[in-house]
Amino acid sequence: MQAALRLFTRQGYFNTSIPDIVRESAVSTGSIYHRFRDKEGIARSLYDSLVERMEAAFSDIESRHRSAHDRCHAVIGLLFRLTEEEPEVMRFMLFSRHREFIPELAPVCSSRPFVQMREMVRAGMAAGEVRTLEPIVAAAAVFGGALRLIQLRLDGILDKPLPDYLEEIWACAWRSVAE
Amino acid sequence: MQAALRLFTRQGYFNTSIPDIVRESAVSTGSIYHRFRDKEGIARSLYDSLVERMEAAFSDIESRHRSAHDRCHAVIGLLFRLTEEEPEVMRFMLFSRHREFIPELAPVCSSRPFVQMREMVRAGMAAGEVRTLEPIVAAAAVFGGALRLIQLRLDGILDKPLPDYLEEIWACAWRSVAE
DNA sequence: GTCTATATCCAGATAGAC
DNA sequence: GTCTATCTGGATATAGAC
Repeated sequence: MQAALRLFTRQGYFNTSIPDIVRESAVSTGSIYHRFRDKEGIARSLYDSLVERMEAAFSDIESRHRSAHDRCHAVIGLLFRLTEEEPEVMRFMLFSRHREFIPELAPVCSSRPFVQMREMVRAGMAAGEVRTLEPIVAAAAVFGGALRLIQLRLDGILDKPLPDYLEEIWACAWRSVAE
Repeated sequence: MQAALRLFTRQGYFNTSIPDIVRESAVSTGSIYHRFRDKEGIARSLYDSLVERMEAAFSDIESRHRSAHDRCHAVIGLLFRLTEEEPEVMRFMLFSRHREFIPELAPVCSSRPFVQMREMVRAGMAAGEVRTLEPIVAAAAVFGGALRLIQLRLDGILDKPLPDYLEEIWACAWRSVAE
């Protein structure tokens, strides 16, 4: 799976053949097909395990912070650090067109972790921390800039590591919705 | 090219075969290969023509508005309208992994239209309209939320047309960077 | 320039020994 | 469970008539 993640994010799912994965992982075709039903199954396993990991990380943040302000800040900080430490994970989660190779999947944006992010903002609105706005708009305003920076970083447009930009983008994000 | 755009954005480039395009366009294999060197050539033509179109539209906006405030607002309005009127165009431009099928391409984020968007913000900073920030961060703050909404809309998460959200997301975007 | 018919290749997937 | 050897389908791309 590690090898598959590397190849899928470096070259794309469709440019990666089973023989490629065999080479990169030093595991045989037969073993791969024994463990996973098919090529799509490898991608599905990866997706599921990474979504689960994100979910857990966000739940942890929810339990450690109470305010929307602190929670959203922590989420962005986490995403920024993760992008630096495990860019493949981030690339696969945020910027792969999963539905092109896992047809039965719902859009990523409706996966649990994204719902959790929107829910943090909505709770902040209910608590009077965040201005009254269409909730989805408020969430886009809070996280949109940070997600954009992540994409720019993964595309090689930013040369400094993301955490260097954290406080500046966070100040923008919060100003945009703060009461 | 129209047929290819439809298929590429509906099913993805790699899930679209030449026979698919033959069916959808009612043009023969031979003619397709006569006009385009290969399958990748179809995608390249599409990409080039759409980038050119965006460039022209943004240049027009630059000539019709002077302030960063008005220019950026107009850009987002245009992108929102375009997403409703020609979702395939938007999907192809913003959310295809072009580099997976056109290897020699630079990342979209460094294409002319994106540079124009960042330049509008930078100019606003020089003019004192926009707070002093890392320019790339300011651009991400201005456009990040809107781009996020476009993605949500294309993924079917938003049920109202984007222009309905324009003024609200714009207010957020501008608050985040306004002097 | 457009078409049909066809060649070639290599991917995904399987069989079956160990 | 892991491996090697192999099958099969279908995709890209070409040939060559009209």
